[in-house]
Amino acid sequence: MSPFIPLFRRYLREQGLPVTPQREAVADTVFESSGHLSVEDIELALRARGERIGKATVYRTMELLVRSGLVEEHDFGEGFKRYEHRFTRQPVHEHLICTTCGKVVEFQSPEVLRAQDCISLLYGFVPHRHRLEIYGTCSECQALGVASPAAGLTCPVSQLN
Amino acid sequence: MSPFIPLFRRYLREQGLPVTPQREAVADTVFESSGHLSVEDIELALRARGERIGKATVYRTMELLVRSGLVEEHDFGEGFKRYEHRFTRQPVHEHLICTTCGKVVEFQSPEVLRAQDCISLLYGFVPHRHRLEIYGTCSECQALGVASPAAGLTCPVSQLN
DNA sequence: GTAATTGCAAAGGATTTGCAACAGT
DNA sequence: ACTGTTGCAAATCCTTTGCAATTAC
Repeated sequence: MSPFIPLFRRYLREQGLPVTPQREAVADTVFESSGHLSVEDIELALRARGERIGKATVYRTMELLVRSGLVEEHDFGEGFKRYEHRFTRQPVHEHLICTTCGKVVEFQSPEVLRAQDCISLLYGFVPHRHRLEIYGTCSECQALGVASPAAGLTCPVSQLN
Repeated sequence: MSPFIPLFRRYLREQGLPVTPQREAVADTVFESSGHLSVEDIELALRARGERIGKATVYRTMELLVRSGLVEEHDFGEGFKRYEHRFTRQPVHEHLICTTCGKVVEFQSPEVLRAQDCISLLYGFVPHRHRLEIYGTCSECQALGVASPAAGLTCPVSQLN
C-alpha cells in the first residue's frame, strides 16, 4: 500500500467524508503508479489487482483526489483527462510529448516560471496555474524514421500568400 | 468577404477538393472573427448571417481549415475545441486565460521559445509546436472581488504532510 | 440510525460517421 | 459522368447523474 494513502484518509476525514475501500483502492492505484493515467488506465490497473469498482466511482474519486491537491489533472488534447499524483521529485513541471509514440517526459523550467510572473504582472493577472506542453518527435521515433501523424500546422501562412 | 478566402480556395484546389458555398461560408465566418471560436460560436455566427449549414459540415470544414494551416485549433480544457485564424499580428503566441470571466489575452514570449529550443535539444526532441497557457484571474475580475471557481490546486502537498 | 457512497444504467455534451440525395469539376 | 460533399440522424466517446441498495460513521 502506498505510504501516501494516510494523506488521502486525512483529507477525507477533514471534509467529513467516509473513507471507503473503493476510495482507498482508487487512490492507491494512482499513488503506486508513476505515469499520466487515463481513467481507463486506472480501471485496468484496478481490475489487474482484482478490484471490481464501478466507472462512476473512479470518476467521483478522481474528483476528490484532485480537490485534495494530491493528484493533478491534465488534458493533453486527446479527448479525455489524465491524472498524475504529486509525489514526484518535480513539484512544478512542464511536459514534452512525443506525438508519434505518446511518450511524456517531464522537465522543469525556471525561465518559464519567470516568464509567467513577468507576463502576469504586465497584464495585471493573478496566475493560479499554467501549462506548457511541447509536442514533437522523441529521439527514438526520429531514429525509426516514423513521421509524426499529428504534427499539426505544417504549412506556414506566409507560404500561402 | 474576407480577403483570405482566396487562400482557402487555393488550398482546396491544390488538394483536388471541391470549393463549395458551405466551405466558403464557414471559412469566411472564422476569418472575419477575431476571437477563439467554438463550433457553437461558428454555428451561431452562420445563422446570424442567414446561412443554414449542418453541424457535421462545420466540423468537417474546420478539419480542412486546420490542415490548411490557416486556422489553429485550441483546447483550453473546457471539454470542446476552439479555433482561431492565423491572420493576427502575432503569429506565435501564448494565452493568458481568466478562469472567472473566460477572457483570453494573447502575448508573445521569446523566453518561452528559447526555453522550448533549449529543452528540446537537451532531450533530443524535435519540437513541432507547443502551448503555454496561464490560468488566473484578470484585473477586472480581481476588482470585482469574485473568487475564481476553477483555481485548481489550492492546497500544497507539503501542508498535508 | 442517518447520511453518504456505490454501481448500474440512462442521460449528457462534443464529435464522428453512415448513407441517400445532391453539387462541383 | 464521377467523385466528393451535404445534411440528417444514429453512433461513438468520455463523463455526469438518478436512484435503489448498501455501507461508513
